[in-house]
Order: sequence, then C-alpha cells, then structure tokens
Amino acid sequence: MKSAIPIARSIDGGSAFKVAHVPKSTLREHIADGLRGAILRGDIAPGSPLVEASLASQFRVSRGPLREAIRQLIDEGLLVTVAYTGTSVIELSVEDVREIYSLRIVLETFAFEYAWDRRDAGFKRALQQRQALLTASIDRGDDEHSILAELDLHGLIYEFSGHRLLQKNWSGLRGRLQLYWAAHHRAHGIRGPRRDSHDTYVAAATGNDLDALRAEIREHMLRGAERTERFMRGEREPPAHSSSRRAVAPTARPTPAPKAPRRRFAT
Amino acid sequence: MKSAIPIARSIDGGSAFKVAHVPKSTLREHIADGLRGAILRGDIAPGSPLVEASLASQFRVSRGPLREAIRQLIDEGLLVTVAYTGTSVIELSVEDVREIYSLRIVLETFAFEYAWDRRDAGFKRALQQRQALLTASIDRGDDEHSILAELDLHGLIYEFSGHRLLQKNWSGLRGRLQLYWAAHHRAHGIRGPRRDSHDTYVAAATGNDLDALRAEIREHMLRGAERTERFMRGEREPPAHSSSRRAVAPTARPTPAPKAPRRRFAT
DNA sequence: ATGTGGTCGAATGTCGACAATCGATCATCG
DNA sequence: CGATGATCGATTGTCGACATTCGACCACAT
Repeated sequence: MKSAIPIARSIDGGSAFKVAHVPKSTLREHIADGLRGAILRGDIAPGSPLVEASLASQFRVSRGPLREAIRQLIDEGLLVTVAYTGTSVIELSVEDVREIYSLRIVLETFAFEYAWDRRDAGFKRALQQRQALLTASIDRGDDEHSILAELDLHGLIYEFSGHRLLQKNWSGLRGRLQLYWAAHHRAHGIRGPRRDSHDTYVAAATGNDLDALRAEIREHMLRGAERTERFMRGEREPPAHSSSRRAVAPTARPTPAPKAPRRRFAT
Repeated sequence: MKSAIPIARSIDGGSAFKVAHVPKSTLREHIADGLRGAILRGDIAPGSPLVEASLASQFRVSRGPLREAIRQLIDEGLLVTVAYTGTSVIELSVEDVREIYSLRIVLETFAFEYAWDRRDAGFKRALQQRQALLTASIDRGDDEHSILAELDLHGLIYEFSGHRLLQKNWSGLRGRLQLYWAAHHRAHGIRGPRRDSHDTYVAAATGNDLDALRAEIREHMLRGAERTERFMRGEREPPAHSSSRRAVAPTARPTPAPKAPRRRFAT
C-alpha cells in the first residue's frame, strides 16, 4: 500500500520526532493521483481518449488544475497528447516492454550494487516481509494485489538505495509495468506471478554473492519480459467487443459511453 | 537557403522524403523551450526564485501556459516548487552530482552494450565528427560551446541506440549536467573539457573491445565526477555579492532586480 | 531583549469564458 | 463514381479575474 512515508529530518537539533509531510493540499495533486489510479487500475483502458471537460466535471474541478495533472501524467509516461487533438492513455507495444525490461535489468542490478554493503538486518527483514505479502496474495488467488505486491518487492532495493534519480526512474517504470500487467490481466483473466521465481530472487538478494544476484536478476527479467511479450502477442483487437471479464468494480468512472464518433489519432 | 518547410508525405507511396515535425505550435512548448534555455544558459541563477506573473509578462503570455511549462521543467528536474510558496531553479548539491555520474556510468555503458553490434561506418563517422567539433571548441577557447559539444559527443550513443526510455533518461541527465557545468563555469571562469580525455573515449567507442570501453567509461565518468565535485566544494555562498565575473552577456533577461524582500524557502 | 500574536502584502492556486484548431461530414466538380 | 473543397461540431489552447495561502513586518506582553 503506502510505501515509505517521507521523513523530514531535523537540521541540527537532535529532535526525536519524525514528521510526515502534510497530506495533500493542491487540487492538482489530488487529480493526478486520482487519474493515475484510474488509469493503473484499468478504469480507463489503454488507447482510450481523455476529454478534459468531461474529466473536469467528474473531478468537480476546472480544467486548469486538470490540465496540469494531465501534463504530469504525460511526463510520467502514462498519457500521450497531440495539440488541439486530444490526449489518450498510452498504447501497449512490445517494443516498450522490451525497453522497460532491458532497463530494469540494468537499473535493478545497479541498485543492488549501489547499496550492496549497506544491506542490514532491517533490509532483509523488509524484503522477506514483502515476499510474504506477495506469496500470500498469490496463494489467495488475488491477482490484482499480486501485481502490486510483486512491484513492491522489487521496489524495495530502489527505496533502500537512497538514490533519488534511481527512485524516480523506478517509479516511472513501475507505473508502466503496472499498466501493462493490469491490462493483460483484465484481457486474459489468468495471470499472477510465480512463487518459486521470487524465492530465488529473495535468496540471492539477501545472500553475499553479487555475481549470482546479477545472473538471477537477468534471468528473472528475461523470464518476465518473455512472458509479458507472449501475452501481448497473443492478443489482437483490444477494442471493446468481448465481455470476457468485467471483474473490476468501477469505483470512479467506467468511461461515460463507448460511442466513438470522432476517431482521433491514427488507428 | 535551407527550406525548413514541412513536407507532407504521401500515405502509401514509397516517398523518398523525410518529414520533420512541424515546428512548434503551442505556447507552452515555446515557453518551456525559452525557459529551459534561460536556465541552462545561466540567465537565471540556480536557487533564484521564479515569479509566475513576472515571467508571464516577460513572455507576453498569460499564467496558464506558463504554469504548464513550469510543471514540465519541474518534471525534467530543473525546477522545484512548493505549493503556495514559490518555484525556484534547483540548487546544486554534491549529492546530486554523485547520483548523476553514477547513473551515467550505468546508462552509457548499457547504451553501448545495447547498440554494440549495430555500430556501423555512419556511427563512427558521426562520433568522430562530434569529436572534431568538440576539439575545435576547446582549441578555440570557447568554453560555453565546449560544454555543449561534450554533451553532444556523449549523447550520440543514446541517440543511436534507438532506446526511447534511454534517450529520455539521457535528456534529463544532460539538462542537469549542462546546468551544473554552466553554473560552475560562470562561477569560476576557467574550465573546459580536456582533449586527450575524449580521444581515448572515442577510440574505445569505435573499437571492438567492449570490456575496454566499459573501463574507459567508468574512468571517464569518475574523473568527471571528481572534477565537478571539486569545483562545487571550492565554492560557498552563491548569492550575489561578488562581481568576480559577469562575463556572460544577458541576452534575454538578467533577472529583473536582485531585491530579495521575501525570503522564501529555507536559506 | 526575547518571544508572541496579529496584520498586511504578495505570490500561487483556481475558476469560468473566449478563441484557435482539428476531424468528420457533406456538397460539389471532374 | 472518385476526388476535392467547404462547413460544422467538438475539443483543446489561452486569457483575465478572483480566492487562498504563505512569509514578513510590527506592535505588544513577558
């Protein structure tokens, strides 16, 4: 769920308090979070266009803050926009998946190298805890949560590294991954990470053989990439025709109406 | 001379034309480019606050598009903002420099690995051409241009890789690097890349020994990081008090007036 | 003198309305 | 009958004004 509450450290005095950032204040933040959630949750399908006026009325705000939130999600790589034409959720392409996984290998390996010596009992405990959450989700058959749990498991090393650039990179990759996996899960129903696959990962991550971990990460990612690509290739025609699975409850909005009179962008 | 008129491609005919994106259309783009240029050029010093109304009047636009441009530069890592308080150019910290260079090692190495087999005569020619531009700038004593030329030299492999995520990463790093180097150059006057340092880089990049290139990149970056850090440590008190060097001609705007009545953020 | 509280100016956040542009549709001409 | 050009609705881009919040200043009590 909530990962890593930002802590403000006192500058010089040895204050014993840890203050959390004030919740949220600006509308733009709320809108960005809400929109991102709706996209990642799959309430807005990849490729479907967003209409500013409609969203603004749904969020009960004016278009100003909404546009800023959209701009932010564009920079996060979740939306694409064409001037005077429209904004839409990014389409899923195998090329993107290849790029993402190739970068994951590099960045996650680097994250471990960067923080290798600083791994302590707390790190290992946290890693095993997240693994427990993941396996619990898998055993429970909760695919939705399994995806998030797996991402959290892999995210730990980034959080632990303290490397802000690396963290920002990971959050960007994480968003895209969540989008892809969730979309495929809805499209094909079945999915969910494997248990054993992460056992070896955790073992290598808590061990002392860096080279072994490098190999494990590579293997792990190649497997993931191959599986994700296979899902993507197996699918054509994403437009709404099948009611194979409408499991997700549209907590916010299931897109006003699939009337598509104005075909924007290239199809 | 050069007709920069955008050409429309025929849809299916095997057109021999290559179309460039239409120049620019939205104000936000223009503003973002202008602001980014002003920041990277050093017309707006790191740490100095930006006032939306002032900038809007300077750009002759309303605050709407300006705010969106600002948001974009925030995501690019050039600006920081606090709600209801203000926006300012990022401060320079040694920690940031460490992170940037550590990531550069990883990413540039990966870029070469990713495109290693596809390097062709065109690549090597382009690399040598950029090196020539760099050495020419250095010999000419043009430090400003040398910085850009060095960034362009290192940027080639990212462009050539065709890896979009990697390219986006590089453009982000490149912006910060340009900001740091330009700021230090203005602060200390002297600087400018070394010639020989890049001779070995180009040689390794065009050679066939990947491990040698890995080592070279690592050495190159560690040197650069160490030098940059040294510059940063040698400096304290960036606020305007010394007239040590006001060499740069304020082509656009030298900041309205250094009256600082409202001290925002923590000093 | 130090700390405390209130007041005020300034900057950002938000809103609603207007203008520019695009895509689709339809009429027209070859 | 196909291609070309004009028209129209819809959507995004832009603007100016109002609301909200923050930081500085100053009076005052301790």
